[in-house]
Amino acid sequence: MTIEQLQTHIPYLEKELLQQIEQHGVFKTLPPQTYLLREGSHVNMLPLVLSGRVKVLSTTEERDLLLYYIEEGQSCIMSFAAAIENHQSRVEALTETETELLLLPVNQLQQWLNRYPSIHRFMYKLYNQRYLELVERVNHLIFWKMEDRLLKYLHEQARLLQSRELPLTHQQIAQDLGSVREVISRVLKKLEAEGKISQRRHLICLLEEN
Amino acid sequence: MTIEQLQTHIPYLEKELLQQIEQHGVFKTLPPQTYLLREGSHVNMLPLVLSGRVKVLSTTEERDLLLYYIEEGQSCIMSFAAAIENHQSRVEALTETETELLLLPVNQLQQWLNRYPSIHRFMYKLYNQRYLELVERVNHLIFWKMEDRLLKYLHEQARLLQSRELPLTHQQIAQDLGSVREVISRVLKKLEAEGKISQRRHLICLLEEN
DNA sequence: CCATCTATGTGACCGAAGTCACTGACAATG
DNA sequence: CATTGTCAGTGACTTCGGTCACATAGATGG
Repeated sequence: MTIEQLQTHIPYLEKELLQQIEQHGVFKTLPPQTYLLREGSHVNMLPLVLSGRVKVLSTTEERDLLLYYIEEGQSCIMSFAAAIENHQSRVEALTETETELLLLPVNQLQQWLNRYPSIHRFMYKLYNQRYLELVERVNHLIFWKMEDRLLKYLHEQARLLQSRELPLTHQQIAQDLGSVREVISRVLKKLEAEGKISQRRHLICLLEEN
Repeated sequence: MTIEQLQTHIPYLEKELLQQIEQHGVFKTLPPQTYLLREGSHVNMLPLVLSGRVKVLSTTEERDLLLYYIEEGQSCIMSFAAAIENHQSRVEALTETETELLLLPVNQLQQWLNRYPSIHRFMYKLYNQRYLELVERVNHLIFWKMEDRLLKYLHEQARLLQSRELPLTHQQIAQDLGSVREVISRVLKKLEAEGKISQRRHLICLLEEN
């Protein structure tokens, strides 16, 4: 079950590595809103998401900051970095949906890194994706207005949820965008007036493509 | 000459790899303000900075965006990504000072990646550093005022230049921070009034530690 | 059904930063 | 030295987004 899922998402993993993973990996299913990593904790398992979604936040002095979502077939670069550089976690990670995970023991991982090049391919790809996502975000923070950032956010949520009906509160959105509730309410009203969304308590519906 | 410098900065590289690098790497010295990579160009050499400094920009629709400086003993993650994923460059890179470079042929690099684990250690470390830098930047964009972002920028420049005297124009600073000249002028005046800096044409002096 | 809690709506206000228009200072060059 | 171009200073204005205060609506649970 688990290994087949993995192979689908990351087809280039060596057969032997897959066996190793099957042998040493720990399969786990977590309910929504469960922390799998807290700030400051030691990382001894690298998570690999088989199904579901994990949200990763950076906890700064100011406020929490959304970093990325770990989707099916992905892992967590911040956990990986903490693992191989052997420092504590700078981030927290929690499930957003029920999530099936494969947890890879870090000491095993260290050995695999020397034997199976495909892991590097996997991690580089992921690092690069995450980096480019952040670059885009910086770009939008500098050049875009809240209305556009919000719209983009909603469409991204729609992609993640595979639905145009988004069960979000204004407060949550504000946190993810680094803004405040009143502003999000105001801008959502504007989008509603423009016919781009409709909303009711706990739910926002996207009315337009893209 | 070149290899000794390299060993100083990255002591954990395998002896054999160093020999390979010496054999296949191309040593090059570039004057300031020279492009070593343009957007859209194909990457067939991975640059390694031995001395000097290279500025890397993302060229978006809106405006250019400062990504990072490649310093002594560092390489370029965006070039690396383009090389191993075999796509064109999404960024441009140009020297800020006279710069000594070691250019590693990408086809050789591919082989080295399978033989010498130390390269991975090097690249992961760099990727992680760049990622954390961007996270910090997002944080500051969201939570900090221009005055504080500007001060931080000036101190970073002081570190890079090894001097409190920064030969910068307001226009350059504005570009790096994603703002406009007038705003930077205004805020610099304020900092000057507060006794934190002094300035004259083409030069800003930091008057305080940190 | 009433009390409470959470989510949302909204108006008034404020401050930060971007825009525009113009001025003046300085440097370089013929 | 006169012209030109770059750099910096500045006031007036606008806009966006954050803050505050308060209202209302819907859900929830005893």
